[in-house]
Amino acid sequence: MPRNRAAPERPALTVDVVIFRLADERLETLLVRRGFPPFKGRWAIPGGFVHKNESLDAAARRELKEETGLEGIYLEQLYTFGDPKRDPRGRVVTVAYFALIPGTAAARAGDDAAEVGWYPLIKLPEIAFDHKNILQYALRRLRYKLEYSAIGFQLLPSEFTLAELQAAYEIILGEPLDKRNFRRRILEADVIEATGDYRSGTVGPRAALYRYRPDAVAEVKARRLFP
Amino acid sequence: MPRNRAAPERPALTVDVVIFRLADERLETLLVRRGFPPFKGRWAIPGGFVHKNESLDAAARRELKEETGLEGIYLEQLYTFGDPKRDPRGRVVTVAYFALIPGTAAARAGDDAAEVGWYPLIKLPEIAFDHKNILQYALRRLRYKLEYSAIGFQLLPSEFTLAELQAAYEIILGEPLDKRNFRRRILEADVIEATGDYRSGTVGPRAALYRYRPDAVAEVKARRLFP
DNA sequence: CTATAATCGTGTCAGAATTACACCATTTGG
DNA sequence: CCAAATGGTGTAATTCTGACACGATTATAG
Repeated sequence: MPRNRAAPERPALTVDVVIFRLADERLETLLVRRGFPPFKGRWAIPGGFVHKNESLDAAARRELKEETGLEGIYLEQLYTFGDPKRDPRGRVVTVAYFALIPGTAAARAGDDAAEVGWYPLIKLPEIAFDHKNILQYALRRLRYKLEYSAIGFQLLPSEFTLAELQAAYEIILGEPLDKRNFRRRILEADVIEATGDYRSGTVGPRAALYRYRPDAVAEVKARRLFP
Repeated sequence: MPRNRAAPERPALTVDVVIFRLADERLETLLVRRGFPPFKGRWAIPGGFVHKNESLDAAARRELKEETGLEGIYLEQLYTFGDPKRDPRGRVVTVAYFALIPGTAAARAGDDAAEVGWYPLIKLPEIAFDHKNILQYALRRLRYKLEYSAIGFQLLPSEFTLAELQAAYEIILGEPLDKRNFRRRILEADVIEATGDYRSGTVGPRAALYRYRPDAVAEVKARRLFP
């Protein structure tokens, strides 16, 4: 808290929300095409100014809803980027968040005229500002958290099969996992429970459906899921 | 990045730096006594406004130097607190950092008239603003990082004995560690190396001195030191 | 000078956790 | 009804973790 009496700089303050989803066997993120300079035509992480009397979390949640129409989504603060030169128009400090949206939630492509699109992280278009840094940072954090907490479920619909869950982990981590070991660990971690229903795949036996047990989060945080 | 054209709110932006040290077998933090309302007389985390053309990291480093006279200190961004009501005078968003200063560095008590003091985290005085939250958050992060990375060395002088290192870990984690297991793990992690010198303690055999291998940090981050 | 008390440094073993690995049963579609 | 894809299951070898004790060294007090 300031003790000096110098006039404070009052930078513009934005939140940027890195929104992840799983689609087409890839991890994708939502980007917005800029219609004005600077970086006209390049793609940016969706975000906007923090309003008066609005907390940072609330601003991020509002942005997320504006872009996707979704509420009740997993959202966490990532990092704050404040390099004086990161926006050529002047000082803009941004608090970056990342959000995970369940695969099924057909996030609509934004409710305003702006051009928006989902891009796989492995094949990003030309990115504006320092947003490539932010995306990389978000991906690192996602992978990291995936190993230690139950965050992976947030990218799946409320009911899913173990094969789907494993596929989600493999996509995000970028490496194959052993089926039997995966199942053992996930089940021993006690973070999911069978719904009792089954899903008929295209071919082969029916797969048991599971759901996430939200009350289990706290317990898991301490112990690595995938060492 | 903002797409809407609404006038941005421009909150005051500060950095607050939670500064930790080890002293008297305790983990201590540097606090500043407030001389003016609000929270006059209560203790706050040292911090101040971010200057024009100054990055957030640079601002934190500057604050750290102003308070302690120290440079080249371990410093990392912690979290950004932006609740609209966190400062009764108006909107102040603060980017919190935490710093670890080596035990020997006799941080001077600040270079201006303000009253500053080191307080053990287990016995804090009356705290201003939401700074108690920030301190708790910083402690949680410190403990967490201690288990996964080689951060603990930052609280010791450049050369130290294994007993001193173990004591540091025990103080921060708040629990005793087994001597032989501790030594095995630390040495196998390959993050420290013997200097070849020895220190004569008050009594007993001479203890080998070790130094931290800064190039080892990257390797360690992946693997838990103390599971 | 000697006795005492504190500290340094070291190894093993049991139990737990992790990894690697293969096959049969079921279901759908041709 | 046959083929092809997928679901589900167990074990053995290895590695990791945690518990545990004592002899050698040095400073200090008497």
